[in-house]
Amino acid sequence: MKMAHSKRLRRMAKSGPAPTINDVARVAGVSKKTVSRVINRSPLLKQATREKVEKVIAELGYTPNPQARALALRRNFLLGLLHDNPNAQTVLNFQEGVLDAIRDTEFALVVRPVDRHSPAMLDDIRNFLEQQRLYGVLILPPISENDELAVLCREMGCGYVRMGSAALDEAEQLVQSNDREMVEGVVDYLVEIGHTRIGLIEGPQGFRSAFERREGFLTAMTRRGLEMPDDALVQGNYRFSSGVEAANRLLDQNPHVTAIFASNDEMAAGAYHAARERGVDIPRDLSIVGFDDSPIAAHIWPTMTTVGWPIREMGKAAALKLVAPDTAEAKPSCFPARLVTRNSVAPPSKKI
Amino acid sequence: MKMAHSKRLRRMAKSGPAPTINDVARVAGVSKKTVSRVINRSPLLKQATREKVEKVIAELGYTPNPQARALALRRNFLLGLLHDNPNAQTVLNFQEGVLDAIRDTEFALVVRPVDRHSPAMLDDIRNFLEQQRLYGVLILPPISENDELAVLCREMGCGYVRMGSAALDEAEQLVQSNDREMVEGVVDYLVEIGHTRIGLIEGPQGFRSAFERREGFLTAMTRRGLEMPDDALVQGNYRFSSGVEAANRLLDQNPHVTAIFASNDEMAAGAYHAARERGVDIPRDLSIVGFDDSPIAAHIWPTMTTVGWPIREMGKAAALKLVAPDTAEAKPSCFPARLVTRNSVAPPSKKI
DNA sequence: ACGAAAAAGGAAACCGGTGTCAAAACGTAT
DNA sequence: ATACGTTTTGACACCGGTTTCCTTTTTCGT
Repeated sequence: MKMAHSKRLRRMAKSGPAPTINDVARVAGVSKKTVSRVINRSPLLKQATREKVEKVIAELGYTPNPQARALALRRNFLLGLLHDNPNAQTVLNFQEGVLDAIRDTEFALVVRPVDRHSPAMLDDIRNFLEQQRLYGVLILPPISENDELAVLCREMGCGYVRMGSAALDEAEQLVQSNDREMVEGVVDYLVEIGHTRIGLIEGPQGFRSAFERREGFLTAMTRRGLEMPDDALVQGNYRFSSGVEAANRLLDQNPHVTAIFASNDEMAAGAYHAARERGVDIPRDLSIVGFDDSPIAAHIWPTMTTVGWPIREMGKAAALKLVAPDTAEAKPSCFPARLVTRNSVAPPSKKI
Repeated sequence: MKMAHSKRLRRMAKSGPAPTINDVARVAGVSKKTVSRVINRSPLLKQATREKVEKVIAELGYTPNPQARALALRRNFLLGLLHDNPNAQTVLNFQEGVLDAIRDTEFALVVRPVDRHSPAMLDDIRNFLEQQRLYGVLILPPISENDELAVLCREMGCGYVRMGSAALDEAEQLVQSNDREMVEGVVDYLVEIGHTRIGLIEGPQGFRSAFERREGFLTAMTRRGLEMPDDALVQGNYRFSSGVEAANRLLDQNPHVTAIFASNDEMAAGAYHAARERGVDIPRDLSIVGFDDSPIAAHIWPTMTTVGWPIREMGKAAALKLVAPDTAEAKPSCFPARLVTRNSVAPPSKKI
């Protein structure tokens, strides 16, 4: 009975304009301030009053108007996601992570793809921040590496957290992974099963991740006492097609390499493509290792050994750093990547 | 000189609280209503007044507060994107399209991934809509096919546009592609180069797109007078692994098929995988056609012939249907897909 | 039972915009 | 100069919350 009654009221409320705090106050016979106190869980309320008001809220199906709240509180509950990331799966995983953090809160996530190559990017973002007055923004690589952008956020009084592959900022404004270390691990792994001539397809200039991964690679090679001829290092732009070209160049210049590490999976997939075109068998003639563990790594044939990092968890932590910076879950800023071993690596068989 | 002066003012404004309409009104020596008129491009203003106010706005670096506007206008400028789509690239392309439509407007895009399998999904979405009071939502497949969800949106007075593979709604609330027709075209293409035994890996039950694509397939086969044995039709769930299983089942049951059409690219990639494991060469022994033109189709070896549809344009049109329904660009609701011919199809060579 | 302190609740102003409607300014005809 | 119809502009209330500050009620010690 009671249920039916309250349901009916709810429905009626829906059809007209949504009930406001004033409606609740009137029906409950209290002032709007008291209703506000109930909503905000103020401790200085008599239990009886609280229950009375809560009952009316339920009956009316009242939900506070977020715009009014935002206006009065002088801050809204919108998180922004700024990205210009070539890897759709990464972006989406990160989004999911952020949603994990803000689901069941009043926060929402606003996305804003931007164009890294546009000279107007910063102005564009400034307008965006100015207009939307976001609570805070999350910045994905590669634009997370743009320090001007971080400065802009600070200037505008907008909280921000950057995701990166190396320390770019204070821990409170950063989630990162241990790319460099992982790449060293990859090299160690390849060396242990017998590879000595390993080629590197590095990422584009200006990408911190590309830098980190290259440095990790070179460090490990040096530590192992292996030479790294200049012509075994070629550059790509993180895209598939550049991987094809880079691998071709690499194999032309240095036909003796038995393994290639590519700075991301797309380029590694491009290397697969180049190898196929040359009749080079993977992994018999050539081992390939990628980075990111994007879906293509699992779908390509043979499945690709790569490095995976917990993007979703990083998204969650990044969001928590903004909305609940004092919780334990928001604390860690470095998230370990791990090697995902599949079928693109084998001991070298090529005779030199 | 003047520039320097105005810049300084701007900077000062930034450091304190942002300037409001009252500040502008005071400095310009007019009423706030007049400022409001300037902002809203009201035609009944003297040119001189408009210029005076605009100058002050520029000097102060004033931007209207969207929360206050939303409150006064009783509607906000937030578009929502509801999705539960397995294909990250599709989602992101759609997002880009939406941004194309709303960039340089006051609208912003709020994303909300949902879980199709959760029984609480509808309640979850209801809460979301209730809390955020969105201007409208865009719904991507597969949940766009959930009619309860459309009803919910209507009940809550929230505008919506669904993206689908068939007519689900009125044209004003729909962007669709001609999947069925395209699949018929794919079959015609395969038949024309000589295939007669074509297998189908269909999508999961309850997916409208899966239904449309299957029907298109069967229609074309019938029209061509080709038989379609039951064991040449297997079902997958749109994921890579299901494509592997489905293709294995299909090839076990019906070793004579010379071509397979899969209802999406991921499953088609799974079919590649299965073929490889069986030592079946693509396209010599088996032609494969996918659907979606997702990145994997271009990255896999051999590159995959598939059907591409203009997702980004559809995203833009969908957004425009909500924010500017009277513009020409918002009108079309059917967007033609097209066949993307690559290297996974060849005339049949298998002897029967 | 009384007074004081503490707890609970309310009135009014405010956040930063917009709508209504009347007043002011203007141009023109008389 | 006056009256009159148009343009322009402004005063004020309002959107739906929160904050400040003050009043009323309750609780409690004596």
